[in-house]
Amino acid sequence: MELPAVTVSQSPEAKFREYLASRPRPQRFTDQQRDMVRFIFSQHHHFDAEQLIDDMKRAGFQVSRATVYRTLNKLVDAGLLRRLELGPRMYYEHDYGYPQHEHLHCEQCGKMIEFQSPAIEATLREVCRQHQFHANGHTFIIRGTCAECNRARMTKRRLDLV
Amino acid sequence: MELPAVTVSQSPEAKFREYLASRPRPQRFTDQQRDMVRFIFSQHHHFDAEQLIDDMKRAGFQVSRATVYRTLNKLVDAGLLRRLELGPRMYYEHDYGYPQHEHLHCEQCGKMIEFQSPAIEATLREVCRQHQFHANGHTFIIRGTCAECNRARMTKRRLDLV
DNA sequence: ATTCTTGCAAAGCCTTTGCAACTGC
DNA sequence: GCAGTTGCAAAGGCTTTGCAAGAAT
Repeated sequence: MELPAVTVSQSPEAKFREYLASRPRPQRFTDQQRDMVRFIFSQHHHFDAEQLIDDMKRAGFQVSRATVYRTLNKLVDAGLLRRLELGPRMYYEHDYGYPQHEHLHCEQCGKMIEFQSPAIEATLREVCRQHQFHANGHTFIIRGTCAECNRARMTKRRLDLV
Repeated sequence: MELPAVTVSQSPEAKFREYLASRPRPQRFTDQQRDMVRFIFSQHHHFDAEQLIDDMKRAGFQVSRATVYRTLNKLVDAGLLRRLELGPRMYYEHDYGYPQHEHLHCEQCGKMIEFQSPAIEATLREVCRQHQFHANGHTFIIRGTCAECNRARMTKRRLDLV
């Protein structure tokens, strides 16, 4: 369930370097950080820290848990990744080069379905205006069961009756 | 920022007893649970487990952390409380006798502002229909700075310039 | 050279859980 | 009296952090 990408002028890598350079005290761009940025933006996934570590190790990169956590925080801060609070752990998704959207989250299979909604964005602006609230961001997650899992359940229920 | 309550026929306590009695194996209604239900529904707050423990102890009730966590889970299950994922911990709010609503969360002062939006509910239904998704619940939280904190910041900024 | 990053293991934080004593029904 | 609840402390799961060694500018 992937939305069309947004055209951006810089590569994620370049954007991250820019962010690092612009810090009060310039920060360094290391090989491991470069590998992470490239790996993360070479696919479009919702992932958590542990998955990323496993996937990168499987792909032959050497990464340490601590550095992954530290770099993920920087990537969020740099505006490359967006954080999703989902149950006990954090999930991450592309922010840079990807449109604003909301989520349907299937509690059976874990699938994330993305959707865009001008109506929600309009409501958001209106509510903020009414309350003189300055929004930094928002989360809209609908929890439930996706079409596939629903079908599976139906089938199972039918079988149970036999 | 409190919305008008919804009229309900049972007290939260009665509703909880009913839930406990209707379990596959009936569960018991203890003094500590009764104190918790009464305490929680005697005020309208967004609270977390730790706050509840502190507040109840201060009010002279004897409660243990483990039991509070266990009872909060039951109350959510019973439909009395709704859970809000906000950063690293869980927050709770009234569900029973309280209308469906969304939240503005001030990151400066922690205040929760509640609002209702028919537009959002309509969008939710429409999106679910399109994706044949069966919704169990949703979370819509707008993060940012509330009017008060905004004013405070403005003032501070003005002072900084002097 | 200096300052930042890394990696390990340890600590932190919130929540759950094993178990023995206890209690509601 | 049986089955469920309590309370303690310990364990669990995820994330952060102190520190010494290493690397970037």
